Amino acid sequence: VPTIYDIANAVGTTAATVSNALNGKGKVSASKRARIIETARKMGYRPNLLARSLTQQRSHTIALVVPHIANAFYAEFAESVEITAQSSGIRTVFVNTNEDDQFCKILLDDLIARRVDGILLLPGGISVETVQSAAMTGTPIVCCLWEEEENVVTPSVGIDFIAGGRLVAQHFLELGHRRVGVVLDGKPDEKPHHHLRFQGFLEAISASGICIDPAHVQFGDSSAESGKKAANMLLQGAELPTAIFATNDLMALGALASIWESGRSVPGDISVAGFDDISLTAIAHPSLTTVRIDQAQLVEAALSMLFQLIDGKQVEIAHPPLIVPTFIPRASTGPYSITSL
Amino acid sequence: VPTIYDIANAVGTTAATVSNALNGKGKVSASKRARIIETARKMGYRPNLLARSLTQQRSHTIALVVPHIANAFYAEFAESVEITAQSSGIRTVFVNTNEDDQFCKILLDDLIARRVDGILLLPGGISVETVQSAAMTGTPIVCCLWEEEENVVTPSVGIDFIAGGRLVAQHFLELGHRRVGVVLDGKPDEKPHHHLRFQGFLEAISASGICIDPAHVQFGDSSAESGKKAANMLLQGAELPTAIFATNDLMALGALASIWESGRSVPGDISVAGFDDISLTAIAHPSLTTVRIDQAQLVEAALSMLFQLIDGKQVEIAHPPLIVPTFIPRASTGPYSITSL
DNA sequence: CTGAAAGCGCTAACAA
DNA sequence: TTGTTAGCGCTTTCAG
Repeated sequence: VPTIYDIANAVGTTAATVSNALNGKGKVSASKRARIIETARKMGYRPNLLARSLTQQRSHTIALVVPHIANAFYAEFAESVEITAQSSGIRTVFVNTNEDDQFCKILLDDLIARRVDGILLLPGGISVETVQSAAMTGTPIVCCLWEEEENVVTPSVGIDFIAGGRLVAQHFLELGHRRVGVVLDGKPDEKPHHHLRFQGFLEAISASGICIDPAHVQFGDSSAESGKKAANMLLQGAELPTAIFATNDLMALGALASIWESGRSVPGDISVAGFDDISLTAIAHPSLTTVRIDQAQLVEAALSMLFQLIDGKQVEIAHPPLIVPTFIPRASTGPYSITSL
Repeated sequence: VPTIYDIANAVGTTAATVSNALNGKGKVSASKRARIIETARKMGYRPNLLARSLTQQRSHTIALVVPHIANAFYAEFAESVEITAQSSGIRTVFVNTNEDDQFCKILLDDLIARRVDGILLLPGGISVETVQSAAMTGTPIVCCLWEEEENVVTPSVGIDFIAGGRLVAQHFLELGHRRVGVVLDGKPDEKPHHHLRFQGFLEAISASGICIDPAHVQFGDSSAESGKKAANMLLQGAELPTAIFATNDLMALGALASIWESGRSVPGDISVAGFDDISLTAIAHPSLTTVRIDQAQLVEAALSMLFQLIDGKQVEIAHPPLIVPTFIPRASTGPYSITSL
């Protein structure tokens, strides 16, 4: 692989001039520049970004860390980040933690060692210590969509999950449902991952004097499959819920499948609502009522925050901006009907 | 950010020794090593991988290039690559081309400029020239799952798509279907992206003397949404197909939704089969008959080929290994019944 | 306008 | 065992 020195030799000049010519910096006579560019092309020259980044102390690359790229929500988020960053001339690399805190630590260390300019960190099995130790290196980190308030160790941006949960509850209540079930990302006896969505939902439901049967809260891991399993559990009992809130769309899709397979209908027998508004809702039958997270707006906010940090500006940590989600009523929810089992 | 020089100063030694101590190379007295490691920790030392990669001429990183990370198939593939590579001590970064050849070219140049050790390239809107110009730099590139035979410019590994398509056709024929439809990734009047799957299917169907009504071939772009639209078209005509082959699972899921919405049932009225066996088939109702691509095996083969190239070994280009897909009959296909519309 | 020189942080011989 | 030296490929002053 030829270097600028090789080009310099070929043209009969020096590396500095080649560098200037190739980057359009400094003053290089038009004729010399032309010759340099031409021979660079002819020799198949490829700049070495490692070297450039080393001197410039800037890699023009950010990393997006997600727990599970196979989850449609994160994948869509990733595409959105890629596109937005690209338009600012920044490259994006995606890495996947598999929800493994150990691995995430290694990954973050690695990204920092590679001197990415900044990191966008989505939650999922990452401990606060891991984030903290990464943040201490001075590499700009923005946490996005964290649902645990301990996230305040770095600048962050999120959405108002509580409001989102509340919107679903209000919708259910307006439709006359009184026996509601939840498919929740989390584990029994632990703080659920989606605890804010749940909290908002629960508060609004409770406020109207309704209790949720503990058996009507089943747990999943945000995957469609887990949602289906959880919904299966929900359909076991004697008194079935007449409306189910799944804390993300993927689980809601699983719940739909489960309900259809049990021979019941949606929303005739049971209403279902999700959260996120991923594009896969396109294949839901019936179309899925959900809470929409405005990805574009979110990504925009997160990246502009990250870029600010990269530019050395301070960003307020204490009160992260919260984007307000919007409720999207569709066909999977309907009024409580007496025929519901 | 401290460097090994800072550590060397603090400990009262030299950079080389610090490097040796930190990397467990060379001979460093136990006591000195301990002191070095300790102060490195205390000073919050982070190695600079840019510098290391620059000297070593090796970044220990490979890149996976996919057209559309939001497509579940690619996302699952990506996770699989990440895990497999990780177990060999190799970092993986994902990048997304958005099926844009121009952008892909930029991306490949960038990865090469960053001196990734190798590139795994999945097809999708990438021109042969782009691949070729990237391959000429000498950066090891393995193409995986290309369905266009012009791909022979680099070593590659794929699956036997033709056999896969044939399996679906045979299944349909055994079930007695004679009016079959296809939801195909591609555009009218162009060679379809999934043309091998289609070819295998078509050959087997034709061999039994059956013709496919041109109106019974509709096009999509591999997304669930497009599958739904295409299926909608298929349901317009007077004579409906009694079985539909969607050339990937996502489109098959879309087709399912479309059929249910039209008030018909699967497989009672219409059978549906997909291709890939992505995990989202878990939410299909009924469970989706499909052709399984053994991701683990495929990724294994692709990576071992890539690693070989990285180690400087030659790899045969002419006859890429073809992994044989397996047919997975499930509940979305059933015998032709007279009641079918 | 052009070139010489220094340096980014680290590693890899080779001497001491 | 330790230190010296010389790069890796590129950018960036700063003289000429």
